[in-house]
Amino acid sequence: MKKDNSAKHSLTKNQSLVMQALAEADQPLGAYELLNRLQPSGFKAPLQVYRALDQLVEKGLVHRLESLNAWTACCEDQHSYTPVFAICDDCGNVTEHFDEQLAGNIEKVTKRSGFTPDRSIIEIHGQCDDCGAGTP
Amino acid sequence: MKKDNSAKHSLTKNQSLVMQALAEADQPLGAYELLNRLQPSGFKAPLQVYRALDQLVEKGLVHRLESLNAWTACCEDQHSYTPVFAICDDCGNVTEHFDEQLAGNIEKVTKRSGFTPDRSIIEIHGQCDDCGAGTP
DNA sequence: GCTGAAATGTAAGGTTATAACATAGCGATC
DNA sequence: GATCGCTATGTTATAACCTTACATTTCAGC
Repeated sequence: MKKDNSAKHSLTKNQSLVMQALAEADQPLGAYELLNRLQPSGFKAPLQVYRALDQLVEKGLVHRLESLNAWTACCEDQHSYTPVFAICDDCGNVTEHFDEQLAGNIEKVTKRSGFTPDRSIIEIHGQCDDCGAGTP
Repeated sequence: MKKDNSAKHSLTKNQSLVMQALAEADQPLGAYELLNRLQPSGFKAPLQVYRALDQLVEKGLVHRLESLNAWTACCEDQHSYTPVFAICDDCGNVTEHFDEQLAGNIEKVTKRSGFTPDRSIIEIHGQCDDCGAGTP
C-alpha cells in the first residue's frame, strides 16, 4: 500500500476520500472506477471525482496517466523531476521513477528548436519484472 | 504540408483518405474532427476513422498523441527511435523530434527495475518558438 | 452573526472510443 | 467459375471519459 500524504495538505472531505481510494488501490484507477468505489461514501456524480482529482493533481499528490485515462497516487511526498511511469501491459501494475539526466535530455531536445517546456509526460509501456517478458 | 508516404504502404481506400486528411492538416486532429472532414468522402461512423487510424499507427505512418486524444501524420518515412512530441499549448502546433540518447535513457531508467520496455510515450507541453514564452 | 471564497451537490450534455453483428471485396484453391 | 477464407467495410448501439451550468453548503476571518 502506498503512502498517504494527505495529512500535510489539509485535504477536504472529497479529496481525502479520493486520495484514500487511490492509495489503497494497487493499480491506477479510472474516474468512474473511483466513483464506483466511493459511492458507499456518498459520491453520486462523476464531477465530484473529477474535481477532487484535479485538486489532488494540483497539490502534486496524484498523477494522471494519459495513456490509460487513469489516475494514481504519487509514490513520494515531493519530487522535482518529471516522473517516468513504467506501465505493465500484462498485469496493469505501474511504477514511478525519477531520473535527472532524462529530464535534462528532454529539455535539450526541445530547446534546440526554441521550444519552452512546461510539463512533460513520459509513459513507458512494456512488461514488468513479475510478468517476465523473456520467460513467457 | 507534411509528406504523404501512403504510396509505399499500399493503403486501402479508407486508410488513404484518413492519411491524406492528416497530411493536409497543420495540426493533430481528433477522430471526430477527422470524421467531419471525411464525411464528404463518404465516411459515416466513428469506427471507420478509428479502424483506419489503428492500421496507420500499426504501419508507423501515424502517431497518436495521448495527452491530446489526437492523431498526427508521422513527419518522416521511418524512424527507429522513440519520437518526442513538443506540443505548444498556445497555438496547438506539434513538432516531432528524435534523440538517440533520450531513448537510451528511458531504457536505463526502467531496466533498473527489471522492466522490459516496449513502446514509449513522450509528450512535452510548453510554448513553441513562435508563441515565445519569454515575450508575452 | 455576517460575508466572501472555496467546496460541494445535481442535472444535463459533449467528446472520445469500442462492441457486436452484417455485408462486401478479393485472392487462392479446387 | 464456384467455394473458401481472409480482410476491409458498413451500420447501429453503447460504453467510457470529461465538462458546462447553476444551485447550495461549508467555513475561516472579520
